[in-house]
Amino acid sequence: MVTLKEIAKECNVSATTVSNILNGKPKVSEATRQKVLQVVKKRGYQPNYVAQGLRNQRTRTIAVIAEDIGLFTTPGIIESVMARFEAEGYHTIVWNLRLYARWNESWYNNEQAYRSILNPVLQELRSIKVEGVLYIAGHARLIHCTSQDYEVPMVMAYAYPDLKTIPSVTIDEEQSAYLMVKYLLSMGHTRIGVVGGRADNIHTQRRLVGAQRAMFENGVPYNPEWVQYGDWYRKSGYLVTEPLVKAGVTAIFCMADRMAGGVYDYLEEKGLRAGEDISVTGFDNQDLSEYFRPALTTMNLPLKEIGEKASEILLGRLKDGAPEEALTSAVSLSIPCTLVERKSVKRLIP
Amino acid sequence: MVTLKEIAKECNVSATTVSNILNGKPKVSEATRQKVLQVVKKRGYQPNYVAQGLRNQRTRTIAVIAEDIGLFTTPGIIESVMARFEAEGYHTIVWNLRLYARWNESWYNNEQAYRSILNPVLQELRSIKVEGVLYIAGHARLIHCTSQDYEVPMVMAYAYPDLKTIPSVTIDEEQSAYLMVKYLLSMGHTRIGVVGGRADNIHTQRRLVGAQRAMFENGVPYNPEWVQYGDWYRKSGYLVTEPLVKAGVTAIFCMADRMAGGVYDYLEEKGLRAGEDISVTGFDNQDLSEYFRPALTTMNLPLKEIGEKASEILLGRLKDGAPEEALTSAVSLSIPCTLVERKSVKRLIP
DNA sequence: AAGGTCAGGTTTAACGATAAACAAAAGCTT
DNA sequence: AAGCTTTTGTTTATCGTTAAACCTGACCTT
Repeated sequence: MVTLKEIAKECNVSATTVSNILNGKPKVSEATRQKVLQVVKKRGYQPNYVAQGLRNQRTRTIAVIAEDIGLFTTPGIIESVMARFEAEGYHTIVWNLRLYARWNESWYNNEQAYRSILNPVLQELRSIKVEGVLYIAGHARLIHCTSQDYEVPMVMAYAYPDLKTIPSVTIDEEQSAYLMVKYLLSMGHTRIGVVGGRADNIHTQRRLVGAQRAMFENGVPYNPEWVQYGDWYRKSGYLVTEPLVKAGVTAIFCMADRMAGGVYDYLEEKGLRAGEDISVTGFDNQDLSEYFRPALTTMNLPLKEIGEKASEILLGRLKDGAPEEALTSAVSLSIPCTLVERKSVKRLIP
Repeated sequence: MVTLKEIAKECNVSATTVSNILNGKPKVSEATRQKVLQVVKKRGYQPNYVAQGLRNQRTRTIAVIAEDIGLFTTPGIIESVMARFEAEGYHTIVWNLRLYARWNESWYNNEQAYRSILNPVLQELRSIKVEGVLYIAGHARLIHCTSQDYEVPMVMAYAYPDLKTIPSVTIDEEQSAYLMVKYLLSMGHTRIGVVGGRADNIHTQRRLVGAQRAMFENGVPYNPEWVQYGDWYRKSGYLVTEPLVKAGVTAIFCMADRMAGGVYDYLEEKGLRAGEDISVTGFDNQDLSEYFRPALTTMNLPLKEIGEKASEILLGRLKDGAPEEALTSAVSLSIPCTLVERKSVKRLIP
């Protein structure tokens, strides 16, 4: 591999001069510049970023830590993060914790097990000398990670870290659920069932608050018996639909598209028509929701926007201004989802 | 950030000694070792990989170039590649070409446009000093990329590069289609329609060969009128179903799950029942295929295996043996897909 | 006792690029 | 023409780590 020194030798100038030319420094005659650039081109010289990184103490590399790259939310966020950082001249290292694939539950709410996965990664990243870290969580939960854990700016996407120490960008759960229930009300539904995730889950709780607010604002009574809890997977939607149907709801708001799939399963089994006898809505706008019959009305997750906002915040902290303040104050953003209206909700009023 | 030198100073030994201890070199007394390790731990020393990389001329980093990380095939492959290389102590840099998001068609079959995207990336990677490159294509097509383009071992996944120069791992298109049609035949279908991608596409062509072989072997006539071409998207499946139904096929083999979605759309519109009046099969086993009603029988892409095999080959070339031979001979593997039987094919014979 | 071996280190130079300090010659001023 | 500035460079030191060469004293051998 050709080095600066070799180029310099071939041109009969010093390495510094070649370096100056390539970095656009002044104090070089046009003649020398031309000659050097020509040789650089001829020899196909490429600067060695490893050496540059060592000398300049800048790697222009950030790390994306993904809890699980296989989750449907992750690639969308990664994509927009990478696009943003590439545009700014940064490289991206992706680290996949494979959290969900690995243990599924044992690390969940088990701080110690979780740290035993995360800490070695943070150590590695310290060694790699990345300049910033963008953490992409899979599900929302409190992550007890402080900026002191890491000597470098960190931002979290799709997670609820300890709010006082790390900036984060998430969806506005409450507002999103509010919008969805408001939509159902506008279609004339007043007996609205809810299929949430686990009862102790932050997503579930916040969305429930939003749903209640919509009902309250519209003078529709909130009935706790119309709320059922699943585990985000299809099967749980199936298992939980019966009591809702028996209670006589006219619409079911599911907090995940997959669970809506389970609701459809139950309805089909009982000879009921989704979107006709019982209206159903989902949450996530996964690709598969378009293939439901009837196509599922759902909330679209602003994954691209989350990635962009999180990148923006991280980029802001990467500029070498006020690192003290930057590391002690945390911005937290939440972005509302948008309703994707399809065919699974019947209009009851004109 | 604490350096080797500082540790050495605190221990009253030379930096070399600390380095030797950390790298398990002999010639160190146990007493010194203990003391140094203790200080290393106390100060939380982490080696600087950038400096190590420069000194050792090894970065232990590979690059994954993804044509588009948003394609459903990509994350699965990336995931297994990263797992494999992490286990071997390598870091992974992911590069997203955003090919499909960017131009959609203009680069396709346009070598020059394509190179204008790829070349700068290869240049960057040269500068980063990655030790190997794993290229993940989105669709299969000939990629005129030779190993001379890059001074480092390269392997392609899910693509058909110029076979003589770069090793690749893909799916066995022909065998997969063969298996699917054989399955349809075993269910008693003899009038089998095919919905392919574009006629000039390699996927389409190879799968068609496999389908024909299955029919031929079973003495079922192959009827060119029963073959229609789409563009892999749902809508095209919808548009292309009518002639097949009119020609009286009893089953339709779609070369993509999404196009099968379009076939379902057409059948529903005409009051025909998929899996009952007309059997339908897909290809890809995307998540959404499980949510079809009836659930879609399809071929599962061995994404994990592709990633693993490709990693294996790349890893083999990374070992410093016979680089000459390694760079001139190319291994190409193809892995058959597996049938995922669901509910969309009716059994016509007992 | 002279020479050799070995454990347990230290010193030096190098990886490739670049910032900082320094230098030589040309041009300008008065 | 002496002194100053400007242009156009060069030399040196450095980033953090490690291979290679070198060093020192203890112990062994004959």
